[in-house]
Amino acid sequence: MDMFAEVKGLVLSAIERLVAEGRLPRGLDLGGVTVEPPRDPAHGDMATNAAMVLSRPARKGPREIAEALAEALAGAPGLTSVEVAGPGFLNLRLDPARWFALLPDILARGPDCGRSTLGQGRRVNVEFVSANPTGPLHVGHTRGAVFGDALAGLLDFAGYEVTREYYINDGGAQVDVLARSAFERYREACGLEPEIAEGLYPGDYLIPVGAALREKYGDSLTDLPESAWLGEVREFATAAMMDLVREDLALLGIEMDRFFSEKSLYGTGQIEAALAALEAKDLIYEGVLEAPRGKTPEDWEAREQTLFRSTAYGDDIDRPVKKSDGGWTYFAPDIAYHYNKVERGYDELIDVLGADHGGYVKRMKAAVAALSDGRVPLDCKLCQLVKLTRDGEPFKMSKRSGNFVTLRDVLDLVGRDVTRFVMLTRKNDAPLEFDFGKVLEQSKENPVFYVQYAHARAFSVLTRAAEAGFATGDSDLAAVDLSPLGTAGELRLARALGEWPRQVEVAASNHEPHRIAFYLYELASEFHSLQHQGKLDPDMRFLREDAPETTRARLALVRATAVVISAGLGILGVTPMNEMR
RNA sequence: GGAUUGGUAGCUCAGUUGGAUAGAGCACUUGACUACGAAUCAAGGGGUCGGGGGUUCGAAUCCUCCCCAGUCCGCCA
Repeated sequence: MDMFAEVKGLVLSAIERLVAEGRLPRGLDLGGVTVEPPRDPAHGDMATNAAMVLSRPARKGPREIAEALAEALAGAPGLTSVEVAGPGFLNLRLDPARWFALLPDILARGPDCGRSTLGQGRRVNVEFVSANPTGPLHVGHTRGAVFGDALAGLLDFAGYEVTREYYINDGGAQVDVLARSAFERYREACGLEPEIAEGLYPGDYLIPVGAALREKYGDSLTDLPESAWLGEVREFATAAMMDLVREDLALLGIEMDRFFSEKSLYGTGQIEAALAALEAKDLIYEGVLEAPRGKTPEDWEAREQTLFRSTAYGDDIDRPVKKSDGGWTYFAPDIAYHYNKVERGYDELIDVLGADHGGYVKRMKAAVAALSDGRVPLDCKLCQLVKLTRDGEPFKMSKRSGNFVTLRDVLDLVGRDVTRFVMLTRKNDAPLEFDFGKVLEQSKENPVFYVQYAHARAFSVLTRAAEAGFATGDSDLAAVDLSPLGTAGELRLARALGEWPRQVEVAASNHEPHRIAFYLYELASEFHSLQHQGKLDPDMRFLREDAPETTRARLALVRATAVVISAGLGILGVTPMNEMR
């Protein structure tokens, strides 16, 4: 039950009445009409911009329309006051009972409260992580992983049908490097001296791969030329790395619905088919690119290449799909992969990428637009860098990998829930500072703690209530008489709860899971505030033995708060805590 | 040189797709507990929303030009 949607319905029908009475022209576009909480709570529960939006098309002054609307809305169920304000806002006040009436619904729906039908079952593919299968995941991947998984969870919650997908880059030169690196570890396992040349992967994580290779092949590969073992070792090592990646993801609580292999696109005609589809639209041609201005590579020479006409879709230059040796550039299989996703019938595609892929967005959007005839939108979410610090000082650690901080390092230090929540307390396109000291701090400054603490406090209240003999089951509380509720603090908290469905929809439609984290912080703040009032005034305490009706009503409010916090954390993939330690 | 993401209080950051007097935490100044955990709450000071121009009833938000920072820039993916 979304109170804002409900009141918006009242506003729209009031507008229709004015149209029917001839006081507003027909055929108005009502798309811009919003009903939102006003910035300043003193302005009331909700405000609508309807009069201002309609002013121009209706050719009437906004105040004039507002007056008429106020008249039409007067006496609508649940509205206690309608006032014209400022340039033409309508400030609306609701009967407080309307806000409290949301509680039984929240309690009845439990973890599903706030679920939306916004997506209407549209199919969305969220591709994220997609790290090269050449080693364990590091911090940068971790942010993308958490973001992608939370976004997927959010979209699912908002009524989309979501696929979580990982694109395995197992078709390029980097997996050959992996194979050579693993081969040195294999030689090491055979008692030979490994030669980890410049450019190979030096990390310890390949040592067990080398040992496993020896177990499988004995010493038989040591004297063979590279051409004899490269393919098999590559396959073996890639599989081992993907096992590692899956384990890392599992530690974060992430389960992919599908792993898609780049290699599977080669030799199966899929790349050719994708490019043929583009060629049929006259978007592929042989041409010569100009050297980039201002920064011409020294070995630059103009050459004819096979190019994709991405400029037709807003890119700055056309992009090569073939290398000079005739092989595909990485862009070609990427086109084929996205073609595959389009062909699988998704209504929307989302790519979660690292900031270093920023330059790649336009051409990929161009390709998807071309391949789907503009039917399938592609949203590329770039996750900026994570800056690791400890108590403000730069943090460096490299026990497993050789030169980077791994996902496991982070999880070992702070745990899954903290990692996930903190990574979501910043919007994806802003850099994130991750301070190992601060994220574990038990204080208000740390949003993870603050939100978890609110949940734990609510849980504690309910536990004590149960000990005192109150029925605290959700169905018991859903049936409670809520009329004792009505203090300013209770109303504020109930309003905050009433905003939950709206927050879900705004976050989902913007692909911004961080909004959920910020909302939870605000909700927690209202709850902490209310709880504290009980310290100052015994009458305000949740548990009042002298007033069981009031207590029961307040318990419903407390429980509803815990339910919403829990639902929100669920979207973010964070486990709510019942007690802090 | 170009692309891209940022620039909001001393610091770290939000800002409901263009709304009213721009918000929160930290820090600073005050005040409130002998436990429904004060691990918290309440109050106060603090701003040219990087800068200039434009669009309109109205701009932190949209357009344009500058300044600063991160990321990237044909045969790596």
